[in-house]
Amino acid sequence: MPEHAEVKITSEFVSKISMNREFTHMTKSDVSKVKTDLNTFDEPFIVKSEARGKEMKLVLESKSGSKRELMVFLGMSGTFVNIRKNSPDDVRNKFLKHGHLRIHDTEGNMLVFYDVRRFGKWKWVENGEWSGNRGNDPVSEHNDFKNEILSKYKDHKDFKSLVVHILMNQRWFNGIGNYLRSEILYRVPDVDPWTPFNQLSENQVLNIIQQCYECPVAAYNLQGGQFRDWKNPFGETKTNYAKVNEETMHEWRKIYGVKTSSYITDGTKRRFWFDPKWNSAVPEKYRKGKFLLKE
DNA sequence: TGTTTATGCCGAC
DNA sequence: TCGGCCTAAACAC
Repeated sequence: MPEHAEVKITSEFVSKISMNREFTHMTKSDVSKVKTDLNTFDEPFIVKSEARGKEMKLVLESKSGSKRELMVFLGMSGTFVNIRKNSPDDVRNKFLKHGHLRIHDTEGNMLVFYDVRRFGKWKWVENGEWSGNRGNDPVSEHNDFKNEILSKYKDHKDFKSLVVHILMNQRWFNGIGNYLRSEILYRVPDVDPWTPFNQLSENQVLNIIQQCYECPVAAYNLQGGQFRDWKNPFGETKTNYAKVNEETMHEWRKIYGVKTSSYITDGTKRRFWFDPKWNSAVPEKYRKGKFLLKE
């Protein structure tokens, strides 16, 4: 999915595009299997958004001050688009084909959750609540993120996992996904990715924690990953997000999907890209599936 | 034309 | 640990 940077960008897009608008109700596409009841308020409401790790939510507030929060998981391809009342039919149909959750405003425009692969989901949560099985945000809650890992990595059983695996565990690394994992580890050059995390020195752990901050921030500043499945929020409304400096992002991305990188298929069937200097460290069990060790 | 691949996550063995 | 959920772009032939 969209990882930390892309979720934050999407969430900020929703807040920005919703400013000075009032919404009346929500509907969903016929094809969506999400069963969440979409009743909101019997009066207009405003929409803002918040993000934490790979989760984002819509915060709805009615005119008389009632609040409800809808958590949105972007899945692999989810983003938001804005469809104007007067959009040409071809544009409108294109966005509605994969526009599965639609929030209608008083002017006939729609804020739409656009998700081609439909792995995305939404559900109501208690106000202020985030998923309990997910950790702190490595950027916006950096101190909590850092302190929790530092104080637990020597004893908690989860950290018996290899470095390359635990970075994908959202309980500890909320917001880190497949491309950030590769970019983070590349930037901590003395850590063998196949070391059990609890065997790292404290200094190595601190360096990983620091990169869990630096990499999402850098990606955010470059306006997100822009890989195949996910694009920045778009639609007909002109926003700053529509312009992307792909060249700069490409320069920043040193290892993920880069031709000179080695890769193996990890235990969760995801491709892990890494510096060829670690070729000899790859355990035998990962030399059986699809892999490529560059020189 | 057919096959592989993708930023995620869940649940069944 | 593994398959399943989905679509469409990119690749292989």
